[in-house]
Amino acid sequence: MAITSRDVARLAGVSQPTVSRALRDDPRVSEMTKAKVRAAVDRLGYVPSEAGRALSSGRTRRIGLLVTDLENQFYAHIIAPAHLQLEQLGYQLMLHTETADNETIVERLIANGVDGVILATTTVDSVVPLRLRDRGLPFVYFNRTASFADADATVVEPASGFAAAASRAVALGHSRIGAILGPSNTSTAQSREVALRAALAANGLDLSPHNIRRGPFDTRTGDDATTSLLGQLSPPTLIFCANDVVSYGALNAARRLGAAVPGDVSIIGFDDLPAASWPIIELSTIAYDLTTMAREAARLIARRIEQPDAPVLHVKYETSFVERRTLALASPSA
Amino acid sequence: MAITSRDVARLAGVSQPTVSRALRDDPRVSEMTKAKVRAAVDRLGYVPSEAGRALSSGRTRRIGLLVTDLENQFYAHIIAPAHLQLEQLGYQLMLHTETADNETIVERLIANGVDGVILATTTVDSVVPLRLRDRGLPFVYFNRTASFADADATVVEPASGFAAAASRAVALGHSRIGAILGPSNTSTAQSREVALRAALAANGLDLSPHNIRRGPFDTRTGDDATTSLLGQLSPPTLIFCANDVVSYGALNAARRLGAAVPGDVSIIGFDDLPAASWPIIELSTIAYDLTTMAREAARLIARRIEQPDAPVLHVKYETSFVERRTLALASPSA
DNA sequence: TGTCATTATGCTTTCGTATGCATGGAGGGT
DNA sequence: ACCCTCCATGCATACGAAAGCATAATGACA
Repeated sequence: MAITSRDVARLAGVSQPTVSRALRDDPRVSEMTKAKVRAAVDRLGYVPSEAGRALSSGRTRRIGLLVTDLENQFYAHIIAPAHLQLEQLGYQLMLHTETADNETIVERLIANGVDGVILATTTVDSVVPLRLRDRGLPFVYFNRTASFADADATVVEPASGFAAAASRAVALGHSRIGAILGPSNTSTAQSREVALRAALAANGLDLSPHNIRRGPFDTRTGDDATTSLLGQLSPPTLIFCANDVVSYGALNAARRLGAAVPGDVSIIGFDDLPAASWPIIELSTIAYDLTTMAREAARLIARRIEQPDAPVLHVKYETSFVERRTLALASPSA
Repeated sequence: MAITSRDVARLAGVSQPTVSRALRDDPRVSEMTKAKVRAAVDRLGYVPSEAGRALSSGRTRRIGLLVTDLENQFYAHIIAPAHLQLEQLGYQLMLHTETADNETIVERLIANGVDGVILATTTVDSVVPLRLRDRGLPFVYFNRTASFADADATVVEPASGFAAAASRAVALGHSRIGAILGPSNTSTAQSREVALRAALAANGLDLSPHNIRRGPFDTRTGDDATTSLLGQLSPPTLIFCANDVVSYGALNAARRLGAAVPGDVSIIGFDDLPAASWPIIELSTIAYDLTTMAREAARLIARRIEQPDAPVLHVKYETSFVERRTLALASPSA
């Protein structure tokens, strides 16, 4: 019932292989024949079968993007640019969530015949990269890396952003600093914690254990942790959050508790998502070029597929500090 | 290099077709043979090739989800539940954006060999449904429908929500009502406008043309339209927004202009996205069960694929009004 | 012990495209 | 006029799984 390259061949008066070659612009096919084939394609409304092509060529031109939480705003801002960039490179994006256990995920990626994978939510101890390597399936790390790091990656360098933020914090009189950190088994949480501690130390500050909370990179973590932090006798006057989405939760908790931001407590995020600059939010945050980074991850995986032996690339994105409403003078009551 | 069902067959001492049947739990294969096959599968780490399966069976178990703007929060809240539900039904979700022209989209859907499509951003005059019908590719409408409506659909019934909202608005003394409506070529904008006008009329109110703005369902529309509405000599005291995402823009504009919400102007949204109930937003809005609706759309397309002649279903979702901070007494200065 | 039904399995072909190899035909050089 | 070269195209087959059909093995029954 579906139109095949044979139907096109019959109408164009050529053989099926010639149709195949003409459509992929093979130089061995004459211009005249190509024109005939294109005309036949148009008349029949022929569209090459992805399945046939995949089976024959061993390539699907599909890339898997592995994430955990699709509702999380952060991922929306990755998916959109990655999808667009891959489309421009002639690839299709397939979403995969880590609902099942890791072994199943890898099997599913293989089963769905992706040519490569973008890992956006790896934990440092994940076996996924190893399994992918065993299977010979190319992959790149996006944002997070695993301890097995012998692969292309796009990573954020948090040091400069935290350095700027910490020095502003000191200038504004903050001394009791709180932090809501991400899960310790993520490279992002680890590198941000290191960078934050270093930046604070460079400014004569430190992070007391009772002012530290940890949790997944979601709004609820920010909400719960802030509620807990502000419930202390002598609460922090400034809270660094694992990322912007966590900050939203922090802002929510503060509002619920009647704590003014930035009057009673200042909040600093990480990522500079579009909503961070909304007038109703105005979040101070550590910024980098997330969109470019997502596009770069797409480019890297395409490159790795097309040039399997290209040198491994770690593309780094520098951070800066964006000061907005949620950071102000430390509350005098402190 | 990849492991095929033939390799499994060889190891298990059976034929390739038997492997195929054993793995799909064909009752004609004995339990003992199935066990042998499964053992061989495990030892080799065999994963069936999607391409081979697709070519042979004519099915891909992939569903396309067609949206416009992946960054839009609204779609994140569709994608997540739809993805999950499809996974549970044994299907894979493929995102498609309407970047290219409509004809290209349909071709791409066919080329990528989806078994069915969920249309989430149809316009009433779109040719996509017609083309899909011509190609014999099953589809369902999600939220929006086109004028060619002979297909399964999940739709929102805005009447009850607007009725409740309008009566509360009157009780709170609002008389100058503004509206930021969606694009006139979407069924959702149309049905919401009808419902809003009817609800206002039932309460002795109406919508003056100078208090109406229109635009895409995004934050920027809300921002621009609100800036324009509030810039008038006698601005509305209450603005109904096309949806929550538009409302966020309205809140931003009000904040930027120094207009207090709800002191100077009240805002009502539509969708009740998770963020609407955040303490820092507290948006009054018209609510329905978006998550269930997305899952239902997934179920409908699976059903249509598996039972092509099943009766066409239009599943309707009732709305209610959720009153939060952004609605209050009409400003006395009015 | 022969026949038949039944069950389990194998054989063969198919799906649509891509590719290595064979071949036909045109053109140029001697 | 013949041979060689080169270009354009066709032929045959491969990719991996699924399904129709054929058949071997098993058991029941007369």
